[in-house]
Amino acid sequence: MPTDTFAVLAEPTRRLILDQLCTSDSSVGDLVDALDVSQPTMSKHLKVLREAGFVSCRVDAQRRIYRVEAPPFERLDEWLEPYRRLWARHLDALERHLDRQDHAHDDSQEQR
Amino acid sequence: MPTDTFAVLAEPTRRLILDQLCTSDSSVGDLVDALDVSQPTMSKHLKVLREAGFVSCRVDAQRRIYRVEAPPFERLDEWLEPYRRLWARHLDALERHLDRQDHAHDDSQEQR
DNA sequence: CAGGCATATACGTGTCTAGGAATATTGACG
DNA sequence: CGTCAATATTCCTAGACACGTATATGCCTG
Repeated sequence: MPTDTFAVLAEPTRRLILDQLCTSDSSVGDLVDALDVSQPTMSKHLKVLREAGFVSCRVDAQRRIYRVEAPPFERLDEWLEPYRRLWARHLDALERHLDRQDHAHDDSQEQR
Repeated sequence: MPTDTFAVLAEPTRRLILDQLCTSDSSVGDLVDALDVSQPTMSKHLKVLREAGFVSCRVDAQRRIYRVEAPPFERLDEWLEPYRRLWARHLDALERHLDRQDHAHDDSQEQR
């Protein structure tokens, strides 16, 4: 995982850009219109996203059509992996909690 | 998803802290020893992580034992969801690529 | 090839933040 | 209550970065 993957995503505008591109490939102008961002700012964000591999672009006459790319997201997914055991812990705790409630319920309804 | 979740993770040291806490709950001093970070810096990072919900701490005499918490990671996992269709696209493209290779192979071996 | 559109880059500026040094807080314990 | 240990907080500074304005590049069309 490149160290700056998260730094790239830390920018709210860049997340909006990715969100938008997730819907459909777009030119720079499209993105400028869709999100309320100046054109130079947009180009700069796109450059950052491009260099981090989040997007690629193809040339269409004077326009550049940007498109979101999978690999950085896959790396993020992998990074998340060791933390998924926390889910399990979470669920275990929930289960134990519900168990306790069940037992309490037993106590109130049945003799032991 | 709080807007600063990614900003919190953008700091390499904080990711190391989470990595360490993923292994075992630790006191501030343990973390200072494990990662090579000054105590004040460690406390500051832990505060950021705490306020973002990534860790919690319990008091043990003069020490605070920190522990990693699931919810922010779960939110991250959910955020990733819309991008998972990119995996599929990826695999589709790979399939088509292999298909083309197969067809090329067919061409060279069979008459159509 | 001139002029215009789409995009990229350069530069200056204000803001945010990580880290170091010093200090404050809190709890344990004689 | 004084002292020590563990942690938190404050203040300061240096670096990074997002944005706006201005300008450059590249490509199309008459």
